[in-house]
Amino acid sequence: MDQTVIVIAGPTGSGKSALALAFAERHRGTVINADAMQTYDAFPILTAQPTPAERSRVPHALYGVLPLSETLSAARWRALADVEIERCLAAGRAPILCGGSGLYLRTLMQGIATIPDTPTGLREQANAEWMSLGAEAFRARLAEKDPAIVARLKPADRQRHVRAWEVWLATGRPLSAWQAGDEGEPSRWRFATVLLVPERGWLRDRIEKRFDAMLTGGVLAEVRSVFDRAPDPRWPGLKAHGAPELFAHFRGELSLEDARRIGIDHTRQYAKRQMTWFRHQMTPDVVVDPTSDLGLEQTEKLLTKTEA
RNA sequence: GGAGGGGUGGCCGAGCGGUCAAUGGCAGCAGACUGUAAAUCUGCCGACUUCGCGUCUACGAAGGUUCGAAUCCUUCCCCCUCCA
Repeated sequence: MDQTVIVIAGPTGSGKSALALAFAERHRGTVINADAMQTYDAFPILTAQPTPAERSRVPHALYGVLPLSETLSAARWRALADVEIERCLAAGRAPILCGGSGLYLRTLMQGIATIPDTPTGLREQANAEWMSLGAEAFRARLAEKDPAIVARLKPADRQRHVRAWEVWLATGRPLSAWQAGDEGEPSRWRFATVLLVPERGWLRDRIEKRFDAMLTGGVLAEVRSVFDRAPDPRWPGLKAHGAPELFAHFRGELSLEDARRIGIDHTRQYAKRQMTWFRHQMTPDVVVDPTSDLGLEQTEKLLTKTEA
């Protein structure tokens, strides 16, 4: 039985979903989401999740399955993805991972240090302390417990300092100690990775057009309904590009044109960060330039090569 | 016509005689990345450059004061508010 998992990665708007869908149709596949924001349920349009029409063509998994109030993580996603891949293979379908969250993909393929879950509320507390103590004092306090991690972190990196402190509090063991020598469990599956690397100008144009299409396709109502529920601003799922800007617009702080402009800019900046990640942190089996072609042929060639 | 306020690097916006090529933010470029990752963070960001605390051009325009001005004075050109 073949257990190769196809992975389609690339920056937002590069055409991952289209490739995954086309490939899945031809190979009896299931598309499994590998994008953090797309696994939340609040913004199907804003996060460019596959449409109902697309989902009806081929099975899709892990899209919009998590309530906005929850917090996803690399390890948690890996567990979810493992289950889906398993289920997919058991059903005789080809698992096709599709997404742009590089850390998640790497965690699935190569593993991550095994660290116990931390109680909810700890992070919130640590964040509050970072604010009240100030970066300097917070960092000094962490240095007493975990000097190794402090030496690695940039002084202003709130998020990583908070995580390190949270782990120390929850486990009584330094994060650096948990990480040392533990790369985690490598995956039991074999992966065939396809990386979409589009030309900048082309991508920029697509991102802008996609945002405009969302605007006329109902995002305003979608985001507004979430806005009206006054969600906790700390929920990670609220960070979906466009949501903070549109929220600001609903509050009367930004014109719609400005919200659009800024949302597009942020999406483009994110695409750049993704490209940097993939370029330096991942070695794909095949690189596809989606500017000229969907990449279907190269992906199929890759699969036959992997199976041989 | 009269009274004020203002014109600063791609944009916004500090500076108000020297330590200013000029705080800061945005945008841009490059980069980092082991559990919030559509996150978080770092560097560069006038031109030239052997990339050096080097040279040049710069704070609406033109003059002037001064050892020295983005910062003071004069005139001019724009913009905004208010009174007519």
